[in-house]
Amino acid sequence: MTAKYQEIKELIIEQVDQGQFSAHQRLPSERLLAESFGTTRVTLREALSSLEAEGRLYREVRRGWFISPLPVVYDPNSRLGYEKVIESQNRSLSTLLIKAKLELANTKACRALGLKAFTKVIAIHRVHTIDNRPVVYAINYITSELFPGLLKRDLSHSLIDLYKEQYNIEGVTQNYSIYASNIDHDMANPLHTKQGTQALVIEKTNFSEGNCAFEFSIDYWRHDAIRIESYII
Amino acid sequence: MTAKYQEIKELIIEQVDQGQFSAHQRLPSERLLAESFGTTRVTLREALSSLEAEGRLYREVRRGWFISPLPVVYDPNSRLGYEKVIESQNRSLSTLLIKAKLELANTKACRALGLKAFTKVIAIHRVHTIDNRPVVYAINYITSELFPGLLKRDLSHSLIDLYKEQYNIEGVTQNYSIYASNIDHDMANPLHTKQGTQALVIEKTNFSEGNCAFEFSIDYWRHDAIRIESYII
DNA sequence: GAGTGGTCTAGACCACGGA
DNA sequence: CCGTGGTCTAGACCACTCA
Repeated sequence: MTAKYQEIKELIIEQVDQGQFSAHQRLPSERLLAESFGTTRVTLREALSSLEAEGRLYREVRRGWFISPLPVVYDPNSRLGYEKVIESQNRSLSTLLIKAKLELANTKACRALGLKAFTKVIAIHRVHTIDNRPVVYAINYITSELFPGLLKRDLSHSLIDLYKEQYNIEGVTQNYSIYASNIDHDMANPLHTKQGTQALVIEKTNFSEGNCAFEFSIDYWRHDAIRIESYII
Repeated sequence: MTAKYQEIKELIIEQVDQGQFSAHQRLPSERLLAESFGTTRVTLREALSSLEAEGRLYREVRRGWFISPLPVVYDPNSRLGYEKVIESQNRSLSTLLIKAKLELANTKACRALGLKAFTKVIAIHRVHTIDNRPVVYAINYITSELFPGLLKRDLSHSLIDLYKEQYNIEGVTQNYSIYASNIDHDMANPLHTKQGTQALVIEKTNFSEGNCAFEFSIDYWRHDAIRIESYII
């Protein structure tokens, strides 16, 4: 723990814990911080990156470093969509549609949905923003036959509600997979981050009654924004 | 994607995918790589760190950079211990006992186990090594009254088996929590890594029949070594 | 003891954000 | 337009690993 960047980390943590900074607040510029810690930007950034990896700080690309708020708690075993989960934790949510179109299912989607190669599926790309910070890049692959006209509907709200209310289809079981990965080029901009930022990925397959897979989703979360918790009964 | 370190990443990925390197194999030294890519160590390390964050490479502290093997797949909803899960995936496992003693339960353990403050619990720290690579630092907190003499037993094998065979106690339900964090000072050495390395943390509470919490565990996984998958029926 | 990775310095230029 | 973060250079010293 004698490394300089470790000492800087502790100093920053101390200041945050003392309440000098509050969630979502921007830190002083790198040059200022480096000077005040008596070091160079390279070493300062080593400390900041490490705090980012710990989920204590996050960065908005080219905008600066910010204090991470508490993560949203999510239970993959629950049948609730993010909308209800996030609202129940008194956080604000807005959803931005990136793109939605019919396309050839990729390997993963084919396998999850039990489709033959070259089958077309509805692909919806969206970004969810919590408390004014974009934190999830969500991709939904949906079997097209069951959902005629889906692409013409308002896709900026809960898809689960849409399936249920407009198509009378409700997920009754699901599989999921969780792993650590990172943000790729296409997702970086809408998440205000840069390629390579740590992400927690949640993949889910939704089955309707009759054990028919109708939706496969991949959600890329900024890793400090979510915590998985499940209470099995 | 014009950044130099991004190009280097792609070159390395290419070589790995072409089979130039196999799992657990060590890359050439940083100085050699930097020279062969026509750059400095700083930029080269930027590329390597990014590949580490993606789970494609891992490092052994002061020993070098290695190719990540496929992750172990783990289902937190299953009642199996790591031992059986890992063996079923044809990976070798060995367990090293770091320390085991009776100690005051910390806040987390108290809450999970429903204990009053200042209650003593059995705390067991172990490191699990998969295919000769240490990848999990596991801490188990166990209520002491139910397990007399536990500290004198062989703690280098499955605790679940021990509970069942020696104390006739079997977990029937559990809660769990999963989040991204990183490796702290004390865990760094036994994991052959350095403080700050990304980790995926799995916390679990085990309940016996009668809904009595008897074990709380926190497992710090090197993030590239595990993938959570669950199939709910 | 040679070579390694871990850390650090003191600069530099660029593209983008925000006023 | 100025200041920012993103990237990069060309060195350096140290503690450790391994032959």
